[in-house]
Amino acid sequence: MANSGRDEAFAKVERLCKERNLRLTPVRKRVLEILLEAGRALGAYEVLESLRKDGFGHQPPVAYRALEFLQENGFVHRVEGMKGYVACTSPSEPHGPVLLVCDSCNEVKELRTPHLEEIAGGIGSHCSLESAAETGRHQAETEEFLASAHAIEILGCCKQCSEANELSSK
Amino acid sequence: MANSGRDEAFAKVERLCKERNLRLTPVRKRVLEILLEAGRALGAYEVLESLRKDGFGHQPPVAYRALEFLQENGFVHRVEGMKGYVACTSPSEPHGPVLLVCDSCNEVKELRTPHLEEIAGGIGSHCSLESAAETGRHQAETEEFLASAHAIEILGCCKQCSEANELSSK
DNA sequence: AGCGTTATGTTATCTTATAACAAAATTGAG
DNA sequence: CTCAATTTTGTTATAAGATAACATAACGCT
Repeated sequence: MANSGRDEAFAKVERLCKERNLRLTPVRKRVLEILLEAGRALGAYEVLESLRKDGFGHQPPVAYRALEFLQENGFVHRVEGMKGYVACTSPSEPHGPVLLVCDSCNEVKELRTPHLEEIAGGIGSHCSLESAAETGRHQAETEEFLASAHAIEILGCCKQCSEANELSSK
Repeated sequence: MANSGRDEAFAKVERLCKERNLRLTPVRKRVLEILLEAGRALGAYEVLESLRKDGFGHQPPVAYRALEFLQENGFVHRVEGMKGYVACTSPSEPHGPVLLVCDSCNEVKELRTPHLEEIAGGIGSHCSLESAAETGRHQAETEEFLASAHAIEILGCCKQCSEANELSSK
């Protein structure tokens, strides 16, 4: 397939917006397209620059507002470590992402729920953490924390870059 | 205890620096103290303001450089979601943190390794992820990613705030 | 058609972070 | 100890990211 699921993701967002009575306006739609087309994390000002070329407003709030809408609804994730924004590859419910960020090529890959559970165990939407007794002086206490969201970013090296590095250092 | 382990954490950092031949210079030392005293995440410019009062340079790079040093060595963590910096409560090796960030009082609590493993399963310093076969169209692929660091932030509500909210809404 | 609400456009400003270079302090070799 | 190399600090200037506030336009309902 030529576009790695872009069209599917886009169509799904359109469908979800209809279902939920969310207004996927032209700017919002275009911002999502821009991120899906890029296939990587973009800065807000990069998005803005594309918007400008398409004849939309070219002031920061235009981009930030659309990004905020898309984020709130789980269609886009913020990549904190890159100060960027990336389209969600499997939009459904609003959700905290688990992102694999490649140091070397900057590609961002989102892990989906099945992965999440496999890797992160109980970090779900709603976890109440209780620590086992610990040995340290100040550690014998119980953490109780009602989680509502999360941002998990794992930095490292993607397969392609690992292979490229092996070749070049051989 | 009056200071929640501040002094211990500070002493430990001093010891670790000696062991590793790291130069814990006056600015760096003071920045660590400032964060330990605050007991919460501070912005770089808040740190800078404190430095200024202590007679250190009052230009952003002074704070940013000290923070960078402390971060690189695992003594301070960045809280992405708050654009802030928090002292590590159990400094040892450089490590990616697992932070519980309270929406309501902004307190940040760091989970330590035993917790981490309990909660996050295999998210360690070096994990090679292999996905089980998945059902979705584009999912039947193997993720291979050599992780070198991570940033995990869990947003929610801490025990104190939960209790306070219950009381006030009763 | 008209009213209330939601979204967009625009100006201005704020906050966060870094580049670049000079001066001072520290380290290690001789 | 002294000097050169390195590292750290101080400073100026500016880049990059984000938001407040308000006017205008579009939408969606009755």
